[in-house]
Amino acid sequence: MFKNELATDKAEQTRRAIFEAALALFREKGFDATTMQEVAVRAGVAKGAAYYYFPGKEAIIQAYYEAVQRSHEQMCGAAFVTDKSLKSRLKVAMHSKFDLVREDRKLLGVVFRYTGEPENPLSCLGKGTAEIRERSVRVFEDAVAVEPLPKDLMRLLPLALWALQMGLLVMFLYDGSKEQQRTRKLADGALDLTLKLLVLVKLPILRPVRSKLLALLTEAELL
Amino acid sequence: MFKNELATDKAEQTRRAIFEAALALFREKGFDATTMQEVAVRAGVAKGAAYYYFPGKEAIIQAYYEAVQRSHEQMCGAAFVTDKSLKSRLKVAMHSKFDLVREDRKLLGVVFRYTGEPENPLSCLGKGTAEIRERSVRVFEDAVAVEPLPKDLMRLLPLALWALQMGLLVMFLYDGSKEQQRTRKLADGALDLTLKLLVLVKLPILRPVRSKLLALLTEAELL
DNA sequence: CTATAAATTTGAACCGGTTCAAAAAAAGTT
DNA sequence: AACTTTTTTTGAACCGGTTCAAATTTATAG
Repeated sequence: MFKNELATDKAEQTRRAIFEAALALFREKGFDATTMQEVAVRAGVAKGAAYYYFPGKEAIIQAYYEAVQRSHEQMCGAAFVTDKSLKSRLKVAMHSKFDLVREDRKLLGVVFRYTGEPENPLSCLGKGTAEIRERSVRVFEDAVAVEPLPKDLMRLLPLALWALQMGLLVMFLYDGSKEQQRTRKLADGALDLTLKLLVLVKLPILRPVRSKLLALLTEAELL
Repeated sequence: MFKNELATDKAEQTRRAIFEAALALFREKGFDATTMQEVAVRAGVAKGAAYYYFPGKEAIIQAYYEAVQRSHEQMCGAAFVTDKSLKSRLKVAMHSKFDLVREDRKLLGVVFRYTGEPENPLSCLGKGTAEIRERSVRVFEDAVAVEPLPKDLMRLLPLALWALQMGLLVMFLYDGSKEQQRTRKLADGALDLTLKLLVLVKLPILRPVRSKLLALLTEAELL
């Protein structure tokens, strides 16, 4: 993804200039309405230069999302040091991501553009994004780590929470309510419900359902 | 979406030629690798002609998906006449859609391309696709109609099943197992589990969870 | 059968993402 | 410093989706 290796100061500066120019323009006019020409001009480089640093226009969005993820990890990491309540940690994990992308709903949708195309390196579910996806899941692993749980649930829960977050992020993009209150409330409600289920799931009546579910997901290689 | 109105025989024939040429090429070489030029040539028309019938390249995929949906409705409609078992009806609804798109996994992914972009008329969650989405949900409404259920569940269940189908369709695209057995089994398992939950959900212990969930989704305007 | 209007078809031109060979700049070598 | 190699930058050219004004065909009216 990155041209991380062997980047001199100057090169890194150019990369930054292109990245920031692109981001600013994407925010102003939207992704599709922004041309690479404009990006280059604002960054003060030639049109082709951007392609030395990014494999394509969408790759800039990918880089943006990686930056968001990095911030998310830092925010959650910091919060988790002091906050030891499971519920509160989960809410921090969800809402801090919303906070980070709040102003960028126009951009963020592009992250999902190749969801249905497994071969595309930018597919948010594909091989090309495996690393960042693992990091996203890890945030929830860390969040849940305060709670003693059976091993199978320890594995299922973070993944389920990550999936919930992905779904809520899509809803966030569509949410026309003021400051996306609708999605925020749904997130809170979904987390409360999850915690309730976490208690219920220990009940004997639900024993077969639980083990069935786990077997199912394991067989489907989703776990 | 369609140029349904005022299509003469000949025009309809041209439209068909373009549609079929495009589909064949998409299947052979994939969506992105197929150029509109090639489509036009195979259809025996000028490049620009396609744009008289379809607003753009992706719109052809949209038309394809509408055809799939039409077939799906017919297949399910026919099956539901005789089949009155809820479980069996749900499996028909799921698997028949898989059957319909089995050979078209390369194309189908494009349907999801604008999932994250609410304004895009091709977004599979947006305004522009509301009608076809309603029809997709209606299939599950019909499937479930044999089961006497409280009104709130009658509303929730078909939507949940539609969402499940969307999720499974994405998985279907990624599924490298032979004939997508993995996804097929997960679908069966998920449906079995759903039916189990449908029984459990009447239990008093789950009363608060159930009403909480319904309230939540209603408030989020998802129901 | 004209004449007129509407629908269909064409192909050239536009636009913007992407490629690439060559130039320029920077780093490394002797 | 002079030369070589590598990194960075450039800009022209390519490619393919899309637009559109003009041409052609078809339908409708008189």
